[in-house]
Amino acid sequence: MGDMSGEEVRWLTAEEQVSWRAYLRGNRELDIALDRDLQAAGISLSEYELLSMLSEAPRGQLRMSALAELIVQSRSRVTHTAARLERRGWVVRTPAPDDGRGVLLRLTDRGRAAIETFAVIHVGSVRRHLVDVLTPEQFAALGAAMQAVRDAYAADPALPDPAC
Amino acid sequence: MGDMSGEEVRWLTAEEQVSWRAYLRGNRELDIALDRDLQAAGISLSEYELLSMLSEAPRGQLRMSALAELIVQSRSRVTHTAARLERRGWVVRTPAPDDGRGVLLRLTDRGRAAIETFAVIHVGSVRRHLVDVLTPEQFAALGAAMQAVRDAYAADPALPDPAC
DNA sequence: CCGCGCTAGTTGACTGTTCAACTAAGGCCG
DNA sequence: CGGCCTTAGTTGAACAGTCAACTAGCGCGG
Repeated sequence: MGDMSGEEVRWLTAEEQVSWRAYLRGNRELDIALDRDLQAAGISLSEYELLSMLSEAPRGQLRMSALAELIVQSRSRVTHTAARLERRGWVVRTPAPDDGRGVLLRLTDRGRAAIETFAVIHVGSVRRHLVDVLTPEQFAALGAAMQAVRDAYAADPALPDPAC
Repeated sequence: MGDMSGEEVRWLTAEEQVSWRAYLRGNRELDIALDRDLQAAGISLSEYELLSMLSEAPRGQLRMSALAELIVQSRSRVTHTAARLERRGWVVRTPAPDDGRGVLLRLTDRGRAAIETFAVIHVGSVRRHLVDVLTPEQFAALGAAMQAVRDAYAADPALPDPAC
């Protein structure tokens, strides 16, 4: 005990390797599948996520920074994505009434209509590629595990905010 | 039964929503954390994955297309990534002996040395952000679920190969 | 009430990824 | 063995994402 050369590296065990690889690759494949399905309808997954958060928000509107935190993207990225969605007429920028620095992003009627179409496609995609290929118990376990990852991430002193 | 208007949309239940959101966000946060740790050492996660596959391959070498399939990236992306790694002197391209079209990517000695350093950082990162925040049972369940996703993806008629 | 630091958001340059077009070699079928 | 479809890999342009620098408004301490 008390290795003078510093900390030992704790490599993954064989079973851990298998789980880790499955996660890494499965993850990537799932992203590809979900994105492909939405892409065919004319929107990317990250654009969809942004619209989707707006559609659930009180008046179909959210502050840029709230949006960034919700979809785990940098503020800069949200600005660029919002600009793209604005060009498509799905979203409008308005100054925040209470804070002169703030910007509210609001879903337009066309945006609302668009996301309702996309949502149908997306939910089918999520079922086909994820929910329906697992047992309800497996899916719940997956959710619980990822929630634990989130909790640990949130507790991490190093950049809890992606817009660091 | 037999709805004339077509298929019903099977929306996610409340619990399914919770699991799905946890997956989506946790996933993103984990990617950010893992990438940040490697980035600080001077390499991106996807470059690391490429080198890592080479380091495990028989003579430290693999065909471009085999590599693409292993790390679930398009052939084009692997070409670009390999070019970047070649510029850094970590990898060399050689024509495949058996197939005039093929290219073997081989890890150089410097590449081998580099990845050994990165691997130590990466395994620590994976433990800190994922493995060690879960119980062994949770982690195994996560792996099993993602393997099921992979199996379903592989069985899917639509583009099993990302390089479609 | 002024200065200073902090937060909100944007910008533009740079880097990485995707996409479609292309070259070239394998392999099959007549 | 000659055409033709398929596979391997590359290329460059277009696009998305990151990063660091910047503007502007908030809010606190003196």
